[in-house]
Amino acid sequence: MTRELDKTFDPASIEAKWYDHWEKGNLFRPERPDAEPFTIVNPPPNVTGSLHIGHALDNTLQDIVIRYERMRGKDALWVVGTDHAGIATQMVVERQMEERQDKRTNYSREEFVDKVWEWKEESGGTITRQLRRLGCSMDWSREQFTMDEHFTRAVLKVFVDLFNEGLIYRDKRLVNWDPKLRTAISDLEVETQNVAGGFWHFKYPLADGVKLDNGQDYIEVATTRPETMLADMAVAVHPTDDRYKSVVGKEVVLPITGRRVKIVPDEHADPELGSGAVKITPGHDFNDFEVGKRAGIAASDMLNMLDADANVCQTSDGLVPEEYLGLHRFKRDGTDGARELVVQRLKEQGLLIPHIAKTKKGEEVEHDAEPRTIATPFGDRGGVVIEPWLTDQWYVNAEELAKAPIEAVKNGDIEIVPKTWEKTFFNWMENIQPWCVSRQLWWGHRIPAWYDADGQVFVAETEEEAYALARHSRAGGNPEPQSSDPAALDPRLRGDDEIKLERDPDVLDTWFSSALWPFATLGWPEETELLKKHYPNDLLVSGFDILFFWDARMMMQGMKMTGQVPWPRLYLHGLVRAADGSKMSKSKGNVVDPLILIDQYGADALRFFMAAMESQGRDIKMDEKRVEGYRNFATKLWNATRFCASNGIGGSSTIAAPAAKLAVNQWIIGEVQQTVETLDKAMADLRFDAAANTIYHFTWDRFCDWYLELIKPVLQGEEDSEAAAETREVAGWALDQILVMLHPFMPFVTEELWNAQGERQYELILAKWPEPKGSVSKQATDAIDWVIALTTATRGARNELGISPGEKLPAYCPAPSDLAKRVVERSAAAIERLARLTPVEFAEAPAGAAMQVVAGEDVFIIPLEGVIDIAAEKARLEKALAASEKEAKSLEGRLGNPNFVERAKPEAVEKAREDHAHHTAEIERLKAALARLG
RNA sequence: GGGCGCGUAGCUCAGUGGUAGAGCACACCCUUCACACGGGUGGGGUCGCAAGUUCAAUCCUUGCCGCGCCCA
Repeated sequence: MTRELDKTFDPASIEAKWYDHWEKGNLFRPERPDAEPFTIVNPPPNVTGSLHIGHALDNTLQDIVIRYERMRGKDALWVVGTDHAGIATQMVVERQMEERQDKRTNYSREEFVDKVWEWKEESGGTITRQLRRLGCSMDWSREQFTMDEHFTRAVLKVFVDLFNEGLIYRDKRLVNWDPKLRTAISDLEVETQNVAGGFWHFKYPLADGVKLDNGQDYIEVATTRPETMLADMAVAVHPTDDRYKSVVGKEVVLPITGRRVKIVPDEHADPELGSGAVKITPGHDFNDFEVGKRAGIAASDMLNMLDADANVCQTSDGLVPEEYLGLHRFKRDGTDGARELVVQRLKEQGLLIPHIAKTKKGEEVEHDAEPRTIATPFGDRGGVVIEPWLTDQWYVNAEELAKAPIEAVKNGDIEIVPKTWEKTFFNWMENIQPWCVSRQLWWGHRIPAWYDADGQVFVAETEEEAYALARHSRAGGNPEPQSSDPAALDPRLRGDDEIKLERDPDVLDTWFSSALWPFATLGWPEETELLKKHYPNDLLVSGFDILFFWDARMMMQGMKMTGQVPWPRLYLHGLVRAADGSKMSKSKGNVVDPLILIDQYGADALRFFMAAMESQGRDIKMDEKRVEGYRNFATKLWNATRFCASNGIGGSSTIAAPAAKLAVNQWIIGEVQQTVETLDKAMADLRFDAAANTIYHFTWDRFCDWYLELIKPVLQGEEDSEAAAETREVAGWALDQILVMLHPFMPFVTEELWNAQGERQYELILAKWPEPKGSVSKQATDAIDWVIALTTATRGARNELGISPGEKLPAYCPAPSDLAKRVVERSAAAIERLARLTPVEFAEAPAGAAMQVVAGEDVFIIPLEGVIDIAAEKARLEKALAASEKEAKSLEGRLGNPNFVERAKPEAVEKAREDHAHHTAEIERLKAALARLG
């Protein structure tokens, strides 16, 4: 039986109820062992995080797809879980400690990690609870965490395997060092920002009395980072630069340190820039590192003048004066650093070349530095300037791993939607740099590498295996023992001895582990049934901002470890922006909280907004009015259902359309068919906006505005009539189709209404996707289209003439078409109710003032003697006449152009002819109406 | 500097080689027995600018202007 519904839909009162019901009933992943699998893995949010508007978009889109596929009968699996988010989580916990005047280093590593786990257990569920409020139908029974035991095992295996293949290696080179977080980060985690800075010009005295050709006894160099001169190891000039040719190979004596360094030729020096000579600090600049290597300086010999906090430390040659030691690299918190002291000392020694600027008045003013905008690297987490720093780190040979994904995208094994991103993808993948994967953190997957006293490294999944490798190495003298399988090692070499191994203290980049998400969550490296069935996944949905961080790395790791693409399709969506188009950020205070929107408008409305706004390749601007509009839409549907319920229209019992004789019922069946078709097409193309708009317009404009109005006379006629019974059945079925088609977008309200409409065999979440197979005659659809045309025309005419919309008027149709005759005979009640015309006579109208409306080719005269404003009706007809004449003339012009008739597509010509005929007839009708008015 | 995208009604956005649509906003009418979070009707756009291709361009090509993002 149907259930009584309130007049206004209150989302809050039903959302929690249905979510619980679905989850407890295991309806997110019903047993469907024989069904075709469909799999999506959710981008694992940070375990520390809370739901923001971007998550709302990303997860809404995935939920729409997964609910759609589930309703289409597939074994739909949506993998969910959270990411340990190394840096972010450690930062959160450390910040909490700071608030209690505590710090990480007051604890042992184990103690600290335990505390992070405690915190994770305590508040790690925030975001997953919030995803439930959005209505996301993930498989919570298999919720994952990137530091789960089985996941960790997968991470270690990948590391060891890649190491054994030589695709992971340890190297001493410059890394992007975050001095605030005291860890290396990858190049992707560096954000370049333009910062106002300076360009200082120094004199570096030439050694041994050497002079330039112009007699100068110094070389001028310029720098944006004066402090690094404490670790300068060369001065470079362009090999073809005539000014310096004579001094190449000679030396300069560096001020302050007194270090003697060579003048080297290198194309890195740009003769056009400044003096053409550049100071070279290989230990603190990426370009200089390369110049240094070319000049024959080994990485191990490069001078380092900064510690992990970016404070000055003594260089290996011991030449940095005492007064610099311990200073920060530059001014911080109002305290001068090494940069300021270097400039001051050089100035005192007359070695600073001042910058001369002119004021507006033309006066010359001296400055220490030339003002400049400098592209400066910042750490995306810590927010401080990144220091290129020389350390030993672990690297992944990304270039090698990128090959297969590049090929996969090129040959179509992976489709990127929208396609425009492919170019960006290739550009990055084809220029990919070694990926630094070690992080100097405590929270994360500890690198499975052990060192013996000599620093030799043994990489294995367990400490025991590492020891075995070490013993084998010692016994066999094999310099690369780790390339052999530990299990195959000589068992005699196992056992106690004097080897002592130390494990690498570092952890892996979080993205290294999340790259395994599509398969490690399914049990890999075990050959589980789940893995066999659900890998490769079917689709990945992510924001374009993590295309490189995550998506590309899933491709690399997935293809390397499993030999298969992780998914054949990658859908990239944009950002959700603030209403003014700016990026949402906490610091700007323009963040919109999705949970507040859900409180205000309901999760269904927010979800529908996300879908309707998601056109490919564009960011979404927040528009709260629109969310409100979709809340109204939900209420509209609610009330339509209320109407149905109160008219004895309940849930349907068939997937196929019921048999229908009445034109209006056939018509709505036809409309459902078209809607399903359009919707399926949109979903296949991942056009979420088109899909949402299709179901929106069908529901509101077709079903509510026309169908329900058209059937009212039938329902209010004889209750037991065959026509009424058929109509109730078809209406119930059509409403069910709406609920099904809308469910992926608005799961809560549709589920509520589905159940309110009667006892059901299954919940809507598991309902079958529509497959209407009814037969619809053209006669029926023509008839309804004709009624709609007549109604619309009559309403418009009334409105313009100021005639009360409700007033019923008689109408005359002197020369009715067959269609008109049929419809007027059969649907007089509908015409009376909607067009408010009654009676309709097939006869000449009596003489006198009248208004004229047209439906199709049929002309209706509506006498209005005494009521009508003749001038107004004349004006209305004349306006229409002018419009038709203009159209007809333009079409005539086209049809009169032989080029058009001969060269245009035949359909276009035919269409033009039809339109022309239509307008010509319309002109005749309007002229006749005007004549009648006199 | 390289790459990508955007510029369509007041606002937010779809769209197509044949002469433009939605939601909101606006105006007018309607307290009609599902719904005022409603119903009806309507006004409003030289589709950034210029040239080209075409019988035909908002849609294709080129250039320019403006805005945004990514990379160096």
